[in-house]
Amino acid sequence: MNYWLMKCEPDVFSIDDLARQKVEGWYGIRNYQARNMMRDAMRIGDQVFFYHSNVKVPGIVGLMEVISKPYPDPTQFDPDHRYFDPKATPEQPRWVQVDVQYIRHTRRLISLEELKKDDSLGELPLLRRGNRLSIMPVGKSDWQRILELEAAN
DNA sequence: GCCAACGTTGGC
DNA sequence: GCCAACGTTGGC
Repeated sequence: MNYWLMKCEPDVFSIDDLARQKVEGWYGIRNYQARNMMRDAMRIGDQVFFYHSNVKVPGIVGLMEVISKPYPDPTQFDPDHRYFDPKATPEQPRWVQVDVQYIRHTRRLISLEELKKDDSLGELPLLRRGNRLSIMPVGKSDWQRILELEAAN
């Protein structure tokens, strides 16, 4: 099983929205690196941290699980959608998405600042300089460490 | 709202 | 295929 962190701006879609819906197709990924990870490495059952970005206190707010294989992101075919990609066709789709299911909120916000302060998380891609990917892998030991942080306060 | 750090685009 | 210009992300 793999572990991931996926970012979303809560103004667009928040952990509360996911809790209400239970399941959401994670559409709108338009970065090749993020797509390739989703397409090539994500598996049903993988565990994911839900991360709120572009807010006053960014950080991890919940847990979710991948419940589908990657499949074509329908918004790439919709000319009226902001994620429309004129170069994508149903025959040759360019972008994929997966479905994720709500597991739970974290007990509290685990802020980016707190993650940065933890010495053992130095290799976490989220904390590497200039990493703006919206989907990032999380090592198993980092995953466990972050859950310890959650419980510690 | 600023701006660093990217990724993408397109002219050549 | 290079690279300057441009757009975007996202923390601050």
